Amino acid sequence: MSAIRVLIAEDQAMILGALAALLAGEPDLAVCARAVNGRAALCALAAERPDVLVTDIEMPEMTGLTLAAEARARFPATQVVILTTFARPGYLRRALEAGARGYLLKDRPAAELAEAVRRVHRGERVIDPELAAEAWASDPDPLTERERQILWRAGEGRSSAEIAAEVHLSEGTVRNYLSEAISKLGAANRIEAARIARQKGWL
Amino acid sequence: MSAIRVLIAEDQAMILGALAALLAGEPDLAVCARAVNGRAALCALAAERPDVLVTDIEMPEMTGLTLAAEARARFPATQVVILTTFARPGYLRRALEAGARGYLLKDRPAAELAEAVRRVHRGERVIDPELAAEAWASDPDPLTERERQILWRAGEGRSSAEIAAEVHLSEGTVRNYLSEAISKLGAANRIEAARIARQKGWL
DNA sequence: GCGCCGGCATGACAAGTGTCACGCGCGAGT
DNA sequence: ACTCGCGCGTGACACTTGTCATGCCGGCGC
Repeated sequence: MSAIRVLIAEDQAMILGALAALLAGEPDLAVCARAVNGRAALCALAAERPDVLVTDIEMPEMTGLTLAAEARARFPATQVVILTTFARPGYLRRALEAGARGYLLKDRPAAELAEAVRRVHRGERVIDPELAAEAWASDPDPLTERERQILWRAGEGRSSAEIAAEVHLSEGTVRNYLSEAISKLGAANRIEAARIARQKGWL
Repeated sequence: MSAIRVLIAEDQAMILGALAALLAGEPDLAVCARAVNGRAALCALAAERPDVLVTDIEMPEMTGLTLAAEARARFPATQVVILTTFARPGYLRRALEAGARGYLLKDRPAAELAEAVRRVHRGERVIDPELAAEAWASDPDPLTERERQILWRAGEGRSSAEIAAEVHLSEGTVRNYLSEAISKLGAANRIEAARIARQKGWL
């Protein structure tokens, strides 16, 4: 029985090295290549044809999501696991549409990475359970386009009057939209509302 | 010759595990404990008295910078290495003021971490060279400790009254500090002030 | 001792913010 | 034609925020 061959793509070199060291500790896994951006990862995919690709999302040159789609199209034998900081349902959805078989968060225990690689290689899907629940349960974005537009500006520190001028509304209306957004998000003020919306990926 | 004992603090569990695996590959280093936030790290410091503390900056409970200061004050035998994503001169300055002996970026090669630990343990300083150059050119942090403390909370969306209760000051005083911070940063309000300070690495 | 400065506080005022009730016009559904 | 919802606006009110002048007190230099 030969080891599962893994390619890791991650833009922070030290994290890349650390993840490689982590997987190197598993006897049934072998890190056959590393890449610090999406383009390098594609080259490595072509050269090595690994069993599993583990990739970050936010990388220069090419994001992990487009990399996943490319990998799916050109090297269907390679299964893709997304490994990211961001628990955003929007990212998960796009990852699955791109053909990724796994979606794992960087704040999960280290042991889950190796396990996810094994399970994906067996043909299973591995989705972070909390995120999966959240993705289906959470009502997708209670904000209207106007509210988003205005709340975003408020989060940057602009005053109601400035926002009103920017979006061509009256100041009172801007305050109404903000009030509405604040109550929808259960916040105490515009700042907290912006924080919550950002965190949920609605801004 | 016994191994250098290292404590790692990092809020993303998988990265924490990966870094530990990375250092575990070095025969002269031993990871004696791990912590996923500043408070846990302090406990581990007291219990283990490691030779070197490697810590992230942005963590829940207590940031790596305050952790570094605490470590310096209470466990001076432990040398501190900051390991972070952020190449912000303000962070570097505060890290050094807090008594850190090393400041390393996560996008440096993985091998530098072990090397930095060794050098810091020998009493040397290890500062990311690019960042060190930039740090001298940039303007210094204008904020006092109080202003930072209060502005940070304001940036989270808390009201003056809430902040006053948290830091045991009167509400008027909190407003005075915020006003001072706003004018120092050339901002129009607390939100913009927090944004500017964050971007410069002063929060 | 004295003056001086920094941290903290108070009070007052103007401006900005959050909420609510209400009104207008417009397109869609019946 | 009538109502309904929706996007937008107004005005009023209470509250929060930003600013400033002023003052207290403890530590420091001299």
